[in-house]
Amino acid sequence: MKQNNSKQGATIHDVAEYAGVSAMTVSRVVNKSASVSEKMRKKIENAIEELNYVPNLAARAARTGVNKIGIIFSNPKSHNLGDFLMGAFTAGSKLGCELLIEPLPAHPEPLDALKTLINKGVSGVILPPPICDSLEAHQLARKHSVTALSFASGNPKLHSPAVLIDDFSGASAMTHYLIGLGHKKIAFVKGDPSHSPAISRFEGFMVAMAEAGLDVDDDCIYQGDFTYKSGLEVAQKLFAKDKFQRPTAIFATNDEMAAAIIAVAHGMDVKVPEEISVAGFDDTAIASTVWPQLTTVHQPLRQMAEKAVEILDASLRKNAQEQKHFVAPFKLVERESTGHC
Amino acid sequence: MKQNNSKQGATIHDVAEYAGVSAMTVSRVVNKSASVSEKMRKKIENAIEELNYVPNLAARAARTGVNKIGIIFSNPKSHNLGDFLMGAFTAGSKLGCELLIEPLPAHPEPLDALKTLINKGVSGVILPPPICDSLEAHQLARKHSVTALSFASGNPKLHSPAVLIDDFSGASAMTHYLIGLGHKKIAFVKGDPSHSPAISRFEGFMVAMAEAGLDVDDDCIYQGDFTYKSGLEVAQKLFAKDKFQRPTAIFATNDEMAAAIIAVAHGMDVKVPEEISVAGFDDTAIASTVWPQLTTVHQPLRQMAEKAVEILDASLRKNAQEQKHFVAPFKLVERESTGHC
DNA sequence: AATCGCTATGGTAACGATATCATTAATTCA
DNA sequence: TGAATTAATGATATCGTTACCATAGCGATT
Repeated sequence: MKQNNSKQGATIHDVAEYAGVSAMTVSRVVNKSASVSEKMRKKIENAIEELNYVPNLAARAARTGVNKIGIIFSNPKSHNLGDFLMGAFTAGSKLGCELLIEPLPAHPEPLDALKTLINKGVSGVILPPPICDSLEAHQLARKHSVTALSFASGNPKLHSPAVLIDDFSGASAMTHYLIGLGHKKIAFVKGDPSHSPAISRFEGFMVAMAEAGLDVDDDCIYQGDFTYKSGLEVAQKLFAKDKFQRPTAIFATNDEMAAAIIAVAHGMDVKVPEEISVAGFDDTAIASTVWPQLTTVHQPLRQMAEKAVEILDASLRKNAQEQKHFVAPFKLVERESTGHC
Repeated sequence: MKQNNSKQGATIHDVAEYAGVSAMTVSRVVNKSASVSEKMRKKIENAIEELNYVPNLAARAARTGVNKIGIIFSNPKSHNLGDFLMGAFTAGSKLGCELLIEPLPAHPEPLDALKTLINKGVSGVILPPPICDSLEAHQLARKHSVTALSFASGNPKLHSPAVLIDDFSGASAMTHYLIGLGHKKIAFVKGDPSHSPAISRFEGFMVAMAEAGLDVDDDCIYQGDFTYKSGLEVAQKLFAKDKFQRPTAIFATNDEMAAAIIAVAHGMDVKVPEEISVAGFDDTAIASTVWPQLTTVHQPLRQMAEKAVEILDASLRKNAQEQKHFVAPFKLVERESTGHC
């Protein structure tokens, strides 16, 4: 089977000829844009298959114009930006839409990033936390007829599209996993309270503990803010405690804080996971960088970004019947930072 | 000044009319593709400016076909993939070329990644270390008339395009910086010897030390392999030494190893930077994640990736006179992990 | 039976750019 | 001087799609 080289393969006309119809009808089948009889559709779909036809996106774009989709991202130094961009651009080039990227920190006001994108003429935007939870952002978008998609929000708006994981269940699964390893006294490091997923993750933890009939002491709940440094501070407090009073496991709301905890443990000669198990959340690059590598909840950022672009593109082409909410499956990734009690 | 909305702004015909010439002449000016008189050129450039004309890439692509550029990247978990992709895609969408990404680890044989890309019909590829130093890779590319660009290689081929920083000078600058802080006994952590930049960085260090008339003890040179874990092992050996025998600064060939050293120091209650200064190289996300944040040599990955795509695109459009080697400026970034002796 | 309103299809033009060939003017060569 | 070459420009066709309008067929309504 030959790959399609830079030389274009079959065109819509080839398909039309092969199926004995006009190019327009093929176009209608490809774009599901108008009524085509069942018989024709089958014949054409067969021809497409047979000739291995792939629409030429450049030509389509020349005729219909390109969908511009804006992406706001909060942290250019983020450890998972790579994954996210891979997904977004994969979908973008598959669908032939233009992606505009706007870093949040480049703007004095968070909403300015959105305004910039709107001025550049986007017809859809992807909003990550925390801006995805801002009512003003959604209002602003709507005012300019820009479709806003909440990405990885903890409480997505029902009326607008969203791509996310079930943070609650992810945290709950991790908690049950730790309990399954025999841990009873489990500490939790909360994340930045302005990030909605942080809240859901905390709730997942609390509910899972309750389900298992385990108490959660107040002094086992630490407040972090998602940064490595805050993880460092939590760890120092934690390990200052007497060895026998310490929790045997700690679950942090993200990987950076978990990594910091491991770093401190390492230095204080507290063995991970022998003396304390450490779990994170997100499965960013740092989770497999540190040693021992982090047990964490994998968020399939690549697929999520792909899906987000697909949903926006579809809704902009007003195949409006498309599913608007997509909940990606999380996955518990067991590495070396957790073990039996 | 109105931004160009999704509605296309001026077209080549508008420019032509405004300048009183034919569209073809405008096209020639835009593409520098054939001789145009100086007078015309000025008039047209003025019109372009005036009407704020931007070529419609989709339309161009429809006529001329798209340049496919392949990107091989070695580590999908890399902390700087995000920056790299941002740059590559920025340039890609500016120039209207299609980017195909191929992760190296997905293939049993390193060359398979290249073969896959060639089969997909790319006309240019970006090769990072270590594959950029493989003669076979370059031969394979050439055999299929694919232009191969060495990205961030330590010793780029003269006859083929390359984008890189001056690793030698970067390491040398950092070494001088440490010396300037009063350090005399400086340790060095080498990187994976199969990565050519690692070699250049080591040489930069050695030469700078020699220039300053400082000795480098054999036991101050450690062998790492770019991983966090190898940094951990080096640090353990290092800090096992008596406090007064220890070096007062350590310079690691990349940020991950430097971050590991800080982590160990933190745990062993060795204050960074008071008792030991730690420096890294690359300025990846991890450098500003850890605490104290790493002093490091910034490699402008985003611009480098942009430039790489631009060079390939230009050479594929056979404006072959273009500059083929681009040495990006590094920058010494002073953060909190280094201080006076 | 004439009219209407669908559905299913095709014909044609156009999207905005460039390849190619044709044309004119300017220059060089024998 | 006349022919040949080169440089500068324009006219036209075309890339692969889709928008738009036209048309044919057919059942339902009056």
